[in-house]
Amino acid sequence: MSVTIKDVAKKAGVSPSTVSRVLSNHPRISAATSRKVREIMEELGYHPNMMAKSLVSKTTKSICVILPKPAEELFLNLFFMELIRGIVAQAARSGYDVLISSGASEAEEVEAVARLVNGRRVDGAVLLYSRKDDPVVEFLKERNFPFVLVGRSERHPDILSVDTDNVQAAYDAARHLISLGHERIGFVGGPPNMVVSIDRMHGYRKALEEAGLPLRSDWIVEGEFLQDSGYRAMSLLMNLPERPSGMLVVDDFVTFGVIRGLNELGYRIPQDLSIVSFNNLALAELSSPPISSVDIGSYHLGYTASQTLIRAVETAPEERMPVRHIIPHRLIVRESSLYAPLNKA
Amino acid sequence: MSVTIKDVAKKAGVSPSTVSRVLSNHPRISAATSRKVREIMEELGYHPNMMAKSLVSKTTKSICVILPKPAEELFLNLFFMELIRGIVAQAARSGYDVLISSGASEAEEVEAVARLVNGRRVDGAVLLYSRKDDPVVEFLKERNFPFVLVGRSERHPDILSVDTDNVQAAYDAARHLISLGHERIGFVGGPPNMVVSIDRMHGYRKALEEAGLPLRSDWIVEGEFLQDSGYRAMSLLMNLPERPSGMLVVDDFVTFGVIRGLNELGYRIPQDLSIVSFNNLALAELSSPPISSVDIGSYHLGYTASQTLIRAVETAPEERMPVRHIIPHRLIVRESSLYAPLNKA
DNA sequence: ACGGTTTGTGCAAACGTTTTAACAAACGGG
DNA sequence: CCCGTTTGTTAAAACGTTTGCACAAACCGT
Repeated sequence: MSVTIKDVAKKAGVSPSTVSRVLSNHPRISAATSRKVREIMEELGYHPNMMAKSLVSKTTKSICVILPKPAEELFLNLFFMELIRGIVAQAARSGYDVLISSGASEAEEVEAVARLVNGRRVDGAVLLYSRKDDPVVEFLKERNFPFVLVGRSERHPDILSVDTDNVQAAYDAARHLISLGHERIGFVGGPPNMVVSIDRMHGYRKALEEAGLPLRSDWIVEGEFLQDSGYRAMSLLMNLPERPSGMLVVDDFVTFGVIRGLNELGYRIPQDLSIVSFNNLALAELSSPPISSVDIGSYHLGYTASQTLIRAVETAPEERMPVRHIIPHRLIVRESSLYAPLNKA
Repeated sequence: MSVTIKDVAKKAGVSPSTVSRVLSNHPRISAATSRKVREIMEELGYHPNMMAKSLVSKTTKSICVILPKPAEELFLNLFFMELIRGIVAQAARSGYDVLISSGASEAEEVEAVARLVNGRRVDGAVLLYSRKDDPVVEFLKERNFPFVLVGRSERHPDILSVDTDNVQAAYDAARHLISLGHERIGFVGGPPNMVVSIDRMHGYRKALEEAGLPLRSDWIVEGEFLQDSGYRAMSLLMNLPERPSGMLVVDDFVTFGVIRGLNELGYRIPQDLSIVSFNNLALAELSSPPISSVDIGSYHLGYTASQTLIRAVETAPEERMPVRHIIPHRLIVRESSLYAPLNKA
């Protein structure tokens, strides 16, 4: 059917082993044979069969990225796409292919990963964000299969991971509002079982406590990484007798909901409410008004994750060291955040 | 190292062949042996090695999706993510894995595909959109490797493809503006070498000609699938002595640029300019004002592409028939399009 | 009771590589 | 000129499956 190493060997008058060695640049191959064999390979249009290769080398030169269960909802897409672009770009550069895996339910998710891992279809995995006790983390860790987590695991600190310092990011965002004179600052958070939500909440609290500002529980709303979440949060918040003058919102998509809600209620941004958001998706810049947002370098995050993973895959298991990479973030100030109005309280 | 079919066979006191047959539900295996073998598999934690399987079956149970060269630019992400979600979901359902491939340059792109195809790493490919004479299409077609194109190939109509009827979609969008009374309608298009741009342009022309409206070349701007493209288009258009009252814009992202441009110039939407856009990304709804946009069912597009491809992969080459699936679109009217102002010209 | 069919299982080859061990030839130093 | 290296090549086993062929046992109709 298709041309194999044997065909090449026969035509070149050498053994298959020799051809294989030519392919892998074995030092003890004479220049003459090498040239000859390469010529024949070209002529016959030979291409190595990866499956055969994998079988003997026990290595697939591919990694998988595992999307969290409801990829349809969380972080809505744009964010993941950036991340994946980074992963794919880096992997390609190291000669790795990238497989995408996701499941409809949490059970399916583990099952899908199990298929890939047990079937030795991939050499490593990139796990995108995780819940508090993520079953996929448990699964991979137990099998000690190489993987890197984009995000942070509360239960397992001794893990390869690439993350944003979300506590600091939220702290910085809050400081920004504080430095603009805001004293009544609220927070629209994400799902309370996701580590990223938890961390951002901490940063928010820390900044407010440190500045001696009131932490009012009715100004803190938890929700999803969905537009609607922001919309609903506004209905609640803006009907309170005492309203915040500034707001941290856990994600740009959610912020869109916030803005929509405010518009409907007749409030203006940033005059009535200053907003700082996270992730700095393309949306943030395109919004009207453009949203101040903490850029967490999604592409970079993905790129580093891929790099870290592949490095791990290629070192002997006993020499692998758990590393935690922190990708720097930076606040991009746009029009959604402005000085606090003078009349306090 | 890890448990193989032989280990299971030995422990169960049968031959490897028998175990293999149990695995594939061969009809001539006694219920007793089957039960026994399965028990042992469970006990030993056996999982088939996909590489070995692939080697003999010459089938990998995976497909790849090929992103167009500058995925960073074209259609900006959201659109592709939806498509990919559809592809992955359907593939998973059929037991296939999905590999993502993309290259930095056009050459790299072909090379990346060649690696996957020649290395027999995937059984088929989904190609996302294509340029007028796409080298990847040529490559795959020549090798007659199973693939489906999301989009349309001008040069090769006899190909598996899944597409929107973009001519009709643009026609519908234009008709919408016309029915609102607009008589001066412009068009912000995409790259002129992409089939999708070409088709939408045709639909636009067709509707205007049919209605006897003027087709003014200074109201037609070609560009990229980028926000900036829309922004620049506005600078040009709105400074003309005669301005359109309605506008078709090839993509929601581009529309964001249009809106930004208009805002800066002090024009209002839809009062000064009605806009209808394409793709109906999450952005369209979130924009202010919300954008009227033609929904082309990206997820559905991906889902169908995957399904079509896998069906093709699983039928004998001689029985494969070129099919062209058209996914229905529909115009979602929002606030960006309104009745034309009464004072004409 | 006998031949023919059906049912259940095993043997061994095949898939396309890599790699270890062995070996022949060429080389080089005394 | 002989012996120990170095250099270039090969034969064969291994990786973990599937599958065609062969074969024994059980079954069935006459």
